[in-house]
Amino acid sequence: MASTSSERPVRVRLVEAAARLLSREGPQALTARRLANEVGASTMALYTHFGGMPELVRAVVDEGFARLAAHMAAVPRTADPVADLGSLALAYRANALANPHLYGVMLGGAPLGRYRVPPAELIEGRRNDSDTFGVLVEATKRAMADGRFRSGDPAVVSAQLWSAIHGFVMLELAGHLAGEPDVETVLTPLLATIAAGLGDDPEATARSVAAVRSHLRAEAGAGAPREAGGRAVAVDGP
Amino acid sequence: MASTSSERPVRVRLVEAAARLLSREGPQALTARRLANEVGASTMALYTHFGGMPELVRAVVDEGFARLAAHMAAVPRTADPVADLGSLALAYRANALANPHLYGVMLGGAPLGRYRVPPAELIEGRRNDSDTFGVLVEATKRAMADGRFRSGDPAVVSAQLWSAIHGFVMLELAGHLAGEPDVETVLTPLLATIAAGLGDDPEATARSVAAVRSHLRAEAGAGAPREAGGRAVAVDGP
DNA sequence: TGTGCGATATAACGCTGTTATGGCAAGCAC
DNA sequence: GTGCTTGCCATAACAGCGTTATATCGCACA
Repeated sequence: MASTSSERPVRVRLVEAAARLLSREGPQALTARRLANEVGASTMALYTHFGGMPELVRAVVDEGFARLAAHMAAVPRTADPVADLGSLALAYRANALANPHLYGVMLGGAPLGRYRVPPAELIEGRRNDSDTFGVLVEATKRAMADGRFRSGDPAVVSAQLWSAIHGFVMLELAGHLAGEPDVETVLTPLLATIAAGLGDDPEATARSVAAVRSHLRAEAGAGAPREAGGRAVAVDGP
Repeated sequence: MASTSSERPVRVRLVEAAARLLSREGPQALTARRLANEVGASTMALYTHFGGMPELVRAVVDEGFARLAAHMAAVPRTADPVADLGSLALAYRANALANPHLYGVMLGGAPLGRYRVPPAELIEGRRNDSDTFGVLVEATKRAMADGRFRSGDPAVVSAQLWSAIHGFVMLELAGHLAGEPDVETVLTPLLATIAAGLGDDPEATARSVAAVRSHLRAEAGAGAPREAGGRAVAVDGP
């Protein structure tokens, strides 16, 4: 009661507690009674402020999309659009690894409790803010304008890139790549393969991928990757 | 009791009912009481035969992997290994679309109820039978032996291909590609891009992709895709 | 003809999301 | 200041969930 008391409104404290529980203990910890205890209130608070568990999950997912978009928008744009695409892929992965449960609900189509976010709302949430997908499209456009990629529909090419990145991250999260290799043996070669297939000069691709790899190693060396560069998507609170 | 009575043992009837419920009504329909009603028994049957809900889910997942492997092993091997890889991708997708909930549990890392299959068991299940991933590796080896793909570690290249296919399917299932294009505008171009990036001659790639597309259209024209060619992964019963 | 043992039905426990009820405190009309 | 309305919250309840303890049934075997 008093331990968690602060001036922040109950509504945002509920969302924060939900994100924290989801991040630290997984979906099964996200119960109405647990949530109420966490913010020092009764379960009724959940229903007066949100209407029910589904709406609270929706709020957490929206928060997750906003943070993912912010994290990807924070990736610097260099003179090398192909390297930028690689950096975006790594940012995408870092977010997923920082909060796998939320990622599963946002982009993996996973239900949370007995509630599953409808696809239409997922897409709408994804298009808000600076739009995760839009950043990919923009970098793809630059790669085409620079003559790195063959001309084509940037949205279609971005969808291909997104499929590849997303698939790698999902397999990695599900553990299907364990024992077998990791980012440097699957993801970056995959990006190189796709870049080459899209028309990029092999030597230019090699330079871009090397740049991405050096960024990755620099971040990994600087500390825990999920902490470096801005908190990722986890809503862990201070 | 009499309506579902047959000589089949209760154990397999429980697994079948679970797969049917999961396929037709989704995860929230998969409850112990519902399952018991479905086979005309009490909930105790579940515990005497399986020990609990998690073990039953495990049995359904094993069944799903077996059917997926059988479905992919049924893809014919032609003289064109790149086209074969495309056909495998389409078979993979057809299975996922035929039973999206089961696919999410098997390969999407989605929890079922309050139970989530441990990654280690997923991988073990995947390696059984003819091993879904092994079929991919085998086709990749042939593509390398035929000079279509540059030489390299087939397992690593297969992991890249799997990531791409899996990512497309997950995004498609989650609805993130809706409005935007479909198999023919994202998946087959993605496979063509990767083949080209792996060293395949562009014209050879075009021929292989055209062959895959014609197969796809032939199947789509022959009837519902999920019915053509052997029941897919759904355990729908007669 | 017992006899033992596995499978099952019944009922309960603690948990879940949800809601009906009642009280409490703040804001506003007069 | 008094009375009323309105919104927020605590309490307690309800149906449903997975699970389990107990008792009963039925069948194989000595």
